Amino acid sequence: MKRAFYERPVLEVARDLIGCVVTHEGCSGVIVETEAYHDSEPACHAFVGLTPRTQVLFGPPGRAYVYRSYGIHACLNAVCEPPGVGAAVLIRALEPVEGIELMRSRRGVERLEDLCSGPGKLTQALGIELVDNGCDLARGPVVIARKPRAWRHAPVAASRRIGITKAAELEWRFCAVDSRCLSRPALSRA
DNA sequence: CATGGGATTGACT
DNA sequence: GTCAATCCCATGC
Repeated sequence: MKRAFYERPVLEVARDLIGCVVTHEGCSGVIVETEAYHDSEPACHAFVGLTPRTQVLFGPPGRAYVYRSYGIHACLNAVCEPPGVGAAVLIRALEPVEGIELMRSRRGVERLEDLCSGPGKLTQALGIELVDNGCDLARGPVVIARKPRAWRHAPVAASRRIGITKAAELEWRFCAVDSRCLSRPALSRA
């Protein structure tokens, strides 16, 4: 997808990414859950300003921001908004499409719904690591492409973001409501 | 240079 | 429901 897609308000991009396809080295899946982060709110890594870690977040849109979570997992984000604004969309869950056997062996589980139903799970299933930080999502190695027709009008619900303590009241999480591959149900109670 | 805190997951009570 | 694993990096001395 072109840079202009990402050079927009991060909430719009987060909603529009539902249904798009992530591919890495032969494994792919449809995005069914996202969260938006923006440097104006304290849950965003870019809230602290420009540092070596947040450099990619403040750079050109359409790049991957990959960070290590809890020392164990890698999490994949798409950088949004114009350069100078620190904003990104966290990819939280996929419905597996290609490379499913490789995903099973990487994950060590069988069920389709367990392969990519969480931000740490999907990076493990697709083999995405910290070396992919900063890569161009239009060129790879991690690529995000347009929605298949079947996903053009999939219903999307907004709810509160998961696993954060700051700015927890914002409903900046977006889910494909009919998907069975979400990290948690589409409607978290509030 | 030492410290502390996670945008998580899986195992266990 | 609780909890530990494990590492990057921001912060403070």
